[in-house]
Amino acid sequence: MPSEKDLSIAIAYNINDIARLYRSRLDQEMAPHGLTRSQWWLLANLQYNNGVNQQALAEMIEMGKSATGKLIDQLEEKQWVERKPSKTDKRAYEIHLTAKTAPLLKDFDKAAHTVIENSLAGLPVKQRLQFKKLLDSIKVHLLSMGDD
Amino acid sequence: MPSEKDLSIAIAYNINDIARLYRSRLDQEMAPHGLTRSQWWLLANLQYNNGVNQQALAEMIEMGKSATGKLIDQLEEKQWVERKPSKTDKRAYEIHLTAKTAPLLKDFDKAAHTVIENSLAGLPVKQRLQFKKLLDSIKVHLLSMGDD
DNA sequence: TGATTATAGTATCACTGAATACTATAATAC
DNA sequence: GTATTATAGTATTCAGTGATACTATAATCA
Repeated sequence: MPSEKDLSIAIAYNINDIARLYRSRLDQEMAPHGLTRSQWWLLANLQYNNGVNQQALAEMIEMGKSATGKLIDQLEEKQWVERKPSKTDKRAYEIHLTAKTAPLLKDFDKAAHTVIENSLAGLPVKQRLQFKKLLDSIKVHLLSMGDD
Repeated sequence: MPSEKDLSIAIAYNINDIARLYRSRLDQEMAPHGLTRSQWWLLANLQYNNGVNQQALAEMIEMGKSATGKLIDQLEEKQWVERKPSKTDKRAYEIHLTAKTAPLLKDFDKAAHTVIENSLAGLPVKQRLQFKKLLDSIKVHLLSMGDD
């Protein structure tokens, strides 16, 4: 970490570090399941959007189509997801979680909650709401600066 | 983005998004210079620690030694950095920025400042300090949860 | 309807970065 | 001082990802 010149720069460095540490802690928690980060990230996102097609899933997890397709190949091989042909579009597949995946996702949710809750360590709800509002605003500003 | 169950989870997602957006906006700003993200990140870090060896640099930018070595190969080819044999350790090189790199780093600093400042959009200093304190605390908690 | 353009997914290629093993040098222990 | 262990950097191999081109199907438009 560079010696920080400036308050706002320090804030951005911190946000970057925190995001990295969240990922790294979740990696550690999920390691026993033998999942890579991309794999658990796909499953965690699919959890809230079960049945979407590969394209939509690729956008959610911010990966290219072909990388997403290969990720799904791997997950399907381990029977964590299933491709079902779309009934309305012969080109497309719906990606579904399998029953086998439920305990794994339960663990993921638990681990995520633990890591995040520990990181916020007793911060009162009122301040969490304030914090969330500030983060929302930062995100909106960043989104308005570009197209992706 | 999954539909968020929980305030703390939403906060973590937001932090992750913001970090990604910072990277992405800086990518856009630096694109005209023909630098990859790894390259500008190495240079930006080296700026504050000019002359460190490859090992130390690798830790700073959180990459493996060999990947860092290759990155330095590329940057040396373009004459943005220079390897100088260490006078005290025949195994090691000191990595130095070249004079040619100064304008590029000036641009980087300017771009980073612009992106970050826009994202904070007129947030008063008092609240910035509060915000920074909260981020520091989150980071400390996360660091205390593991070893990396 | 037929022709054109857009979209879902796959195949192929090149590049990045991690892991490992290796060489040379340094630091430590005896 | 010699033997052992640790460290700096490189070479090699491999998995993951993006870019591109391709096929099949869908949507749009004349």
